[in-house]
Amino acid sequence: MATQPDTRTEARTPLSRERVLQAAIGLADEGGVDAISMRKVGQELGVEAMSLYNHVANKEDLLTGMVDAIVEEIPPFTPGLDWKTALRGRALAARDVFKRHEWAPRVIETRTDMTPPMLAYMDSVVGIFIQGGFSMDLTHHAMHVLGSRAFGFTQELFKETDEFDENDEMAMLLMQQMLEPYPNILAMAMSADHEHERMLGPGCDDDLEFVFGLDLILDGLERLRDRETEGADAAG
Amino acid sequence: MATQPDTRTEARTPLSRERVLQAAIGLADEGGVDAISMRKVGQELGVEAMSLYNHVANKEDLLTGMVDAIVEEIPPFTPGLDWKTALRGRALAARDVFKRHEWAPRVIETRTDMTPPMLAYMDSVVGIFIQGGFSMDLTHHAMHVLGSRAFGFTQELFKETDEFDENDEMAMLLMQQMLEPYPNILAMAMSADHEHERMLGPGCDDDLEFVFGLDLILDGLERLRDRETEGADAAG
DNA sequence: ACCACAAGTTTACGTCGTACGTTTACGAAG
DNA sequence: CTTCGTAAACGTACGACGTAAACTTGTGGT
Repeated sequence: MATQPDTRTEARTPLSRERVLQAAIGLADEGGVDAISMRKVGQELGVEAMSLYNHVANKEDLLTGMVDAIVEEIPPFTPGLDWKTALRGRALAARDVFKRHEWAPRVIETRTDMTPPMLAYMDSVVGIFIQGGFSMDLTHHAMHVLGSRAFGFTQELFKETDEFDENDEMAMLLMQQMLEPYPNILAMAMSADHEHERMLGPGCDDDLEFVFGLDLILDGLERLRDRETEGADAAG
Repeated sequence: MATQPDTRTEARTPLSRERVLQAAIGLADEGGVDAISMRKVGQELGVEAMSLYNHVANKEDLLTGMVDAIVEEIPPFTPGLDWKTALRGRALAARDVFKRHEWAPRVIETRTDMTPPMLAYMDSVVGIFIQGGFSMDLTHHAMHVLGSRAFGFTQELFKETDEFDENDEMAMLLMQQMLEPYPNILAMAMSADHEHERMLGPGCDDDLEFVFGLDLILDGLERLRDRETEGADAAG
């Protein structure tokens, strides 16, 4: 069969790094990180796997490009607020983005080098501290304590642990039995927090824990900053 | 060639789950997480890959078994101390273990379910809070803020970022150039913390940041606990 | 009309996890 | 001593993966 004009013209939506990245992100969004393989991404674009290598150096580069694209989704920093609400806003904005791409945290953690979009975002966060009167030293520590929280996520060690249906008596019993050797965890698991459950629907627990931790850390940092400036000679 | 007595008797150090796990851990300790493949572990034991399946269900099970073995290395909890030093001690003991197995954090983060050793360790940590007068609710939050810190590690977003040789002028210049578009990060990077460098050798920075964060969080939690008990009616 | 070049394809290699069938070694029963 | 059941290790095989290298094809410049 000869190549027909139809085939020739309709197949021409030329590949591009952008298109490759977006296809991969789409795949990951629905299928998780394991859904990304060169062959699958190619398939998604109606193209053989090897063609992708015209636009990404290798799979690592693909992954890095993906998180870069995500980070660039974070809305730009709007100055003028006091440091604490600025930082809080920035973290929550980032969180919003990362919630749309649940695979991203796990991928970020495997990157080894900083990329310009990452650096740009971090620079804006560091800037908030400095602007807020924090010393360089304390700012440095602050970035470390915040860790991934500055990017809006925390890696939950075990996702399923504290999710259970309180109305399913069978499940409750099973859980109680399973946790019997661990009395403290059992006690904690049994005391659902009905106060907060009321104001946040199910599945929003993550958000609550996130801001709880974020505020705890920000308050602690604020106190350290104030202590630092009040006795300006004592170091360490 | 007939099977000779030599071959028969000398080849008999029978496999076992323990031996498989230890071999895999050994491999991971020196070669990182990518060094673990069924074939390589088999090779390490002088055995074909498939033989391992007599002792582990699959690779996931192998990985889970490996982190279980690590967690069981954490020394048991010794009661009798006040909650804060108890918790601090527990986290640092865990940290000690995980520093001997740098691959472990990354593997833990990919586990989906709790295992008995994990639960046992967590139970001991939860117990410290409860014993220390924390409410169930606050204990629950506390476990979330601590996150992986309760296990003695934090996932550094980018390992290399703030490591550079201050005496290598060439490297310094290059870094300055690279960070030029990010003035805040540059400023932070340039202000090495000579106070602390003095009392902790190079490479110990991680430890310093870890305890800084840990203490910040513990202090914050303590304040919340005291506020909770002082006005015992106000919730939320 | 030609040709260089970019973009996509094809083929191929080595590695991975693991399903499945076979062989071997050993302890107990005859 | 033979026989045989059983568990453990072996060997082969399959499909999926990342990617190197060679090949084809459609397009724009001369």
